[in-house]
Amino acid sequence: MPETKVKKSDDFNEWYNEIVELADLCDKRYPIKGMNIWRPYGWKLMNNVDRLIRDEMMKTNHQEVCFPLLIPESFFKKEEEHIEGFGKEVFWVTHAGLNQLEERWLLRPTSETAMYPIFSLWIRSHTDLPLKTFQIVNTFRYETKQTRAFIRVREIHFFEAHTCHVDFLNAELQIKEDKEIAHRLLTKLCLPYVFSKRPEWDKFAGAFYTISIDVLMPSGRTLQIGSIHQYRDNFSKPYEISYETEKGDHAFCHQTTYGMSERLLGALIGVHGDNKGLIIPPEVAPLQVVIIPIIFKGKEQNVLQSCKTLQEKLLQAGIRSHIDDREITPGNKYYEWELKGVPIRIEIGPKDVEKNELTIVRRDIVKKKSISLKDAEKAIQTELQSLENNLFENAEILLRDNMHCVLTVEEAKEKTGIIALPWCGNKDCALEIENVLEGNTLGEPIENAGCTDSCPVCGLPAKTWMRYAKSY
RNA sequence: GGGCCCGUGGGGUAGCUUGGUAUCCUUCUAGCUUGGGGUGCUAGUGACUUGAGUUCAAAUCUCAACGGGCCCA
Repeated sequence: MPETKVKKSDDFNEWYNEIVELADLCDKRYPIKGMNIWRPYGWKLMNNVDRLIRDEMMKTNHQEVCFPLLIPESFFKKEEEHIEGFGKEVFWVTHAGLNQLEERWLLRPTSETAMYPIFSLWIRSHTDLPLKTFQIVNTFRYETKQTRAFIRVREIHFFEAHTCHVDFLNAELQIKEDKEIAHRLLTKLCLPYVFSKRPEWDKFAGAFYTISIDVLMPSGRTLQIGSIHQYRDNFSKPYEISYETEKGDHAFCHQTTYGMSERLLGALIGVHGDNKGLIIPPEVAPLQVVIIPIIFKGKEQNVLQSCKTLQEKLLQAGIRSHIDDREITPGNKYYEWELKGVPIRIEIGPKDVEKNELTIVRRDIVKKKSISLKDAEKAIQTELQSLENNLFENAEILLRDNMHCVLTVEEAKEKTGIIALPWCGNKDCALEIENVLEGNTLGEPIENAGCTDSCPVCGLPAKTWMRYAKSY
């Protein structure tokens, strides 16, 4: 059975590079580093992920907005840590038409500095709060390192939620809601994940604290697919986002943000794919079912009619399907749709028509099965569901088998994936372990973080666990 | 941030050492054939990343830019 040239288990990175282009997700030939073209199939997939995100935002009373791409330098400069964090990776607009601009503009690397001066105008009173907004836009970061489709890019397809609250506690409640959103979303994408609270020196520029959402890729590296930030009043002070309280005095807002990107696709591809191509979770699959007519000369009409009948039934059941009636041999079509990760393939040939049956093949397991045409949509629903369960279970095994809690550096060196070690809270000790393990700190667990053991570097009592991993 | 390798039709490649005619596979187009896992045949389209230099002559040698990949911090 033909497969990708590079095997997923042999060289994950090469396999990934091969698959993203072969499966028509993107075209990497655009001549600017880190700026790839979304091809129709990939863009549909991304849109389906965005749709899930939008649904979650609607359910939780966030309002969609869309701020301008360009930010005046003076807006950007108001929060110092933030500039320091992003300063080296912004694209600048210095000219317009034939003139040099009096004030430079920058392409948003993220939208805090575009939004917050305006939030300051929008928010006057405690009755304006909470303000819960989000947008899905492109952001720009001048990456100097190696770029990789969907994983490290310069033009980022970015979801960002920005919220403002009356106080710290209300902002904390937002973060609780954000975690629930992540859970629901990532379950639909069949992606098990871990939340980690980033160490002080590694949090988002300007944040009070940062929670990262990481997925483990089969290469053993983690991929950060989202982050949730508690800003406290770190931004509301420089941007003067204040409100009048019930008592009539003035207070600064407490803010949070929540960000995710096309890295979600990177995770989907990497975690679920195999040597035949992608396997896309049904919730976001551009096509959930592909119907392949098996055409013999003289018997086309019956077969095609049967395909159309089925498609009509699927449409009514809310299942996205497509009849592939191109004049090429069926085998070609099988390979192509397997590469593209369509969850279910239906074959309808003269034999099936005769028996009022159809042949069904699931993408994640190889077997062909006959089912009766009569209640096909129910059987297909069931198969979609078990494929989804199967994807999630496999991904969960991958994560579980590669998460380790150990007490000494020696034990840690033996392990791959995400490794937790006791931590005393001292930065130097964590950096020492980063060095030895050739990985990075992910952060501490956000639940059950207590640790009664001692720091493997300095020997002092540990305050918490610290997770380390090689990451993308 | 530092080091190394690479750039030839849409994709994958040969040619580069020793400068002169660009190879093969695949894809694509047209036609016939075939059709339940890449059908076969015939014909055809299509390439040396860009710029500068060396030279009678550059895919080939030199330098740079852009792009791609790998390794170390």
